[in-house]
Amino acid sequence: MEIPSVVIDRLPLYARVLDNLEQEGQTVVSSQELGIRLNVTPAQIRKDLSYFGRFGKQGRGYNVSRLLEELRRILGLDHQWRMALVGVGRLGRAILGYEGFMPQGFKLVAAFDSDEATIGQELGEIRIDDVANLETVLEEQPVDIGIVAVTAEEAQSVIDALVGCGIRSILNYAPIAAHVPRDVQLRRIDPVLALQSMTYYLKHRQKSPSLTG
Amino acid sequence: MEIPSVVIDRLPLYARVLDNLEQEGQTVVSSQELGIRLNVTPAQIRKDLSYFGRFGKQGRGYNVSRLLEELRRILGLDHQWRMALVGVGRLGRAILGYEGFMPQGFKLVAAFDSDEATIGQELGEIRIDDVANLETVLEEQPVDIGIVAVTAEEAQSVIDALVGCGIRSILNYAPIAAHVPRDVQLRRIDPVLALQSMTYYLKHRQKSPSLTG
DNA sequence: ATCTGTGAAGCACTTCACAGCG
DNA sequence: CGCTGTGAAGTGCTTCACAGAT
Repeated sequence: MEIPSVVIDRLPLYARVLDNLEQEGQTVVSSQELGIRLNVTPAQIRKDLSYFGRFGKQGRGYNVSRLLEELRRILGLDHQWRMALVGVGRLGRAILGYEGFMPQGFKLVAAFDSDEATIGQELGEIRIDDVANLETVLEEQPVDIGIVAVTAEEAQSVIDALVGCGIRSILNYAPIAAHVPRDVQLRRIDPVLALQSMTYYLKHRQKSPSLTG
Repeated sequence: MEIPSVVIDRLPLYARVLDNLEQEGQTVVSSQELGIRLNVTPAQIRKDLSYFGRFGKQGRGYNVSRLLEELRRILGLDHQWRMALVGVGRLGRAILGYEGFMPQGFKLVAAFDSDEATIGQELGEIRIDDVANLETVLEEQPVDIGIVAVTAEEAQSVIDALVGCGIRSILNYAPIAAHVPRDVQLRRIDPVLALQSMTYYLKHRQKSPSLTG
């Protein structure tokens, strides 16, 4: 069965709240309570989870630790994933520097830049390589996920290079609509688009769609 | 007529490509060509634009400058919008430091932090205020948009304070599902969720299983 | 000949509502 | 009872397909 991608996108959200609940010492939770915490309807949570199995107990709810573990397994968060950063300028350093960014299970194993002065610098335990050597370096040291933090102009060719290396998941911070093959996951982080669509509602005073932040 | 929020979300994307086209000197564009550049179907582009008027010429396409101007007007990008940043730690500085972030028409006019050492520092032409004074400062100097770059723990109370000041658009970088009234726009920038959902596809569509973990 | 604008059809996601179990 | 799991109904977005304009 093909699971809707919107469902997959919500699973990390559920996992995060379950993590919070576990740390608060709560052992059982209902879809209603999860829904309140996440601004999601209880029916949607139950439906989403039902794609993967029957994790709840009727009359009681879900065991927090059990459900969290299941979600981590489903999402592959019980693996270690290797990432490469391309573009170690201001933006790239900011992404890494923000300590909350690198979650459990994700590890940076390579970094690339095109700037002479940047190449050769150390980034934690990693040496910054010339982006021209991207293919050869990633052949030796394969990665699962590429993070693109170069300029809009360079982004598409960097993404092409990553795809050429067999990478099938890319997180793109460059403000372009990049092209990738169907089997490659591409997510865009683009705060400017968010700002520019919010102004519509500021101008038009329209009722907002129900959103969760 | 109530315009679907997914449509509003795509308009800045269209505007960006039209901006590129204008700079390339192209004067006319078809929905087909826009669609190719954006990975969107031509029908969707035409449908989206039809919510707002009839901007094209049959047999020719759209005038690039004209359509760009219309979209800017619709989105309110012909206004000047004032923003406040709450949280001037690593993340907050990174957001501002990345020069591509602050687009035309958006201006930072206030910044807040809770850290003694940070309060009083200059940020461009702005003095960083104590977040405890948020209400009073924003009463004197009202803003349209709030940018939240504080920790997960502080985020909800900061968002409540912003909402209390009458702010109706918030860009939230903290990894929480915040609660706001229906008439407040809240957008979340959460790269970790993006990473954690991509791993699902890595795990489930991978040809050879990952050896790590 | 080409490309827009748009009702209608199609598709996908969400919500309902209730059987069933603890 | 309370709460899950789930077919069915409902809703909303996307795509089709073609009349109409240049």
